[in-house]
Amino acid sequence: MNNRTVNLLGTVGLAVAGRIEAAARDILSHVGETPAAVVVIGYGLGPSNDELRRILSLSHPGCVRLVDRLVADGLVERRPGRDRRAIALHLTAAGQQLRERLLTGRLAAIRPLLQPLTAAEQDQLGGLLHKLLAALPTSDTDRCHLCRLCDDRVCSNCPIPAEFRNRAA
Amino acid sequence: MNNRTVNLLGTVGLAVAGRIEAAARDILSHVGETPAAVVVIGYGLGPSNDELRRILSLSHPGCVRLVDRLVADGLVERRPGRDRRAIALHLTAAGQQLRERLLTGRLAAIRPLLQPLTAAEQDQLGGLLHKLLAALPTSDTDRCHLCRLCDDRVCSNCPIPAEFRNRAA
DNA sequence: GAAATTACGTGCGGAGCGCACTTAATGTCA
DNA sequence: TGACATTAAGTGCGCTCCGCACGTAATTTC
Repeated sequence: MNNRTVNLLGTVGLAVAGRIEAAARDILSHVGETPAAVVVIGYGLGPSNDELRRILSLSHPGCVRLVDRLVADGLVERRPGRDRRAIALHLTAAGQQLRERLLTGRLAAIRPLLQPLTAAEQDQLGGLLHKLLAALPTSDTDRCHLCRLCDDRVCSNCPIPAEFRNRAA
Repeated sequence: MNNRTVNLLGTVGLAVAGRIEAAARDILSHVGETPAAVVVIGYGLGPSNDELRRILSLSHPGCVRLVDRLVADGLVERRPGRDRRAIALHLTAAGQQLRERLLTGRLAAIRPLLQPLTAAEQDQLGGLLHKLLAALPTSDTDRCHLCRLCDDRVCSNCPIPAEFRNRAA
């Protein structure tokens, strides 16, 4: 394997992640897994705290505090869950609006990176990335983790079919 | 532009950055810009605190504390700089060993992602990433920031020629 | 019906970082 | 030459995000 290609992928990955984080900070003024939580809760399946923390790969207390912040911001509400222990997390109207802005902001932050490529090259890159991703995760939770910031509406033929999100359809 | 490709790039970027961070955490038990600081200082040019903070895109106090941590760990030493205000940062022997492990660990963390692609496809991807990166940053500091974790020994024909690192040669 | 499990939440502390500020050295200019 | 601005390092303080240890309530198991 060519280490140079490995290194280039690392550099691009760092650039992409940096732009995603900067975009989220501008919109939400929270970082870490907070924007991902908004996106995941926004699928509308009413995840419990525990389901959410597994997708975000956080500790349980960390996830509770994250939800506390979102509730304090008026973006999320805790509703009764499937039994009297569990809760069901749902976005408020403000949360759904913010989710829209997060998703479009993320795409807008990444898009300029592709600008130097021709349309054909972009398609080529898309094909390679698709193949790369399709071979990746194993469990449903892993897949959800990987796609925790994805805009699934623009991702036709998603290489990472996740049951959690499929249930939303 | 195809939003699907944009989204795929975002997903891969997140996966790559996550693996890089996990690898650094395993090796250094520090996160944030700390591993990048080790790599940058390791070019051996004796950067000042201020030069380092610009490359890492940190506040000045944040950078001072970061260096404090590295000094406390015995990885970095503060030497007299170009005048009696400035300092010159250098790695200790332990710091250089750790830098080696960081660089190889980063490549090892990213490499498996390319495994599903054939050799030809990997070359193709490398070419596209090269073109993408070549069009990117403007200032020398921006370039250094982008390449702050790069292993420049494996990056022949680097698309981001940075004066700072070139001075090391 | 007692014990294990599941699920949410809290007390506490640590890592990493920024803002406002201080101190020391150097440059600038009347 | 001397006053003032600039550059550079460091400190006090507080913030955000997160994990560990723990407590509590509901549910399952046997």
